[in-house]
Amino acid sequence: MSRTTACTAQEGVGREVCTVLDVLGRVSGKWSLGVLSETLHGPVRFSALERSLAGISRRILTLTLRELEEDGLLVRTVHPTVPPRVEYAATDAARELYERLTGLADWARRHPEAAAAGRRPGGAGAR
Amino acid sequence: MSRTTACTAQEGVGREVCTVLDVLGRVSGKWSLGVLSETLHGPVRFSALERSLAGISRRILTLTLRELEEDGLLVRTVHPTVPPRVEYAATDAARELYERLTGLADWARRHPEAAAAGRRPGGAGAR
DNA sequence: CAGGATCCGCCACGATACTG
DNA sequence: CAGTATCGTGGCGGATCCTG
Repeated sequence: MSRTTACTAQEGVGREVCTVLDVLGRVSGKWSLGVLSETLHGPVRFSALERSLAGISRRILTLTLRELEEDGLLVRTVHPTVPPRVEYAATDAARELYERLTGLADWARRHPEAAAAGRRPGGAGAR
Repeated sequence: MSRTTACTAQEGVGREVCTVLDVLGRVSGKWSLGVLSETLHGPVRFSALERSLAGISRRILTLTLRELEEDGLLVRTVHPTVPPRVEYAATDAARELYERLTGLADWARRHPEAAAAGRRPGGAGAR
């Protein structure tokens, strides 16, 4: 895993875009945000995450956790018991990042026009 | 193109995560942010974008522009002259979104530990 | 000049099986 | 329980050629 890290392309545009791209890369995994939201308020066990994030595979969950840990967004704690017990908790940095990300939801609420755009008639509303 | 739109997975997690995911999907294209940053301050021609975003292919630039337009982030203006002249400009919604996104850069500055994490010794700085 | 049409490679994600 | 190992796949991005 471990995204390309550091603006692999886009040398033409401003440095700020590059930084934003880098940050987005850290949470761009399909399940990264879900994992973060589940670990915001205290340690959560691997199996608990697997249950909350219905549909995720063990492999992807592991990779996602490793990436977030490597990025300093999660702390991994191993309790040397048997059976093993491993817990994951979001860091302060992760919580701040998460807050800013949810700010994007505010944007969506303030811009229904944009939010409604691009909806496929077949699969939008329900589900 | 046109991302899956509307949380295709992640029914388990909160609705807010879903909304954020949707918003991120709108700018997740490899060049979407670059295009936005170039069009923030007034109309820009297709060829101008192609020059600014060094390395982008015509096809991808077109697709990116179409997607952003469909999402209400860009306005496309065709001047019926010959040769044709097409200009793209960010909408107000896009500018607000862009501002919130650059807020993520602030986060990176406030968290050097996280920002520095995951750097591959071989391929970071230079290039 | 601003694209559309085609073909292709890569990589994130996924399914499944095995293990300390 | 909490992972690793292996294999397979869809879809985004890119290269290249053609056109109103």
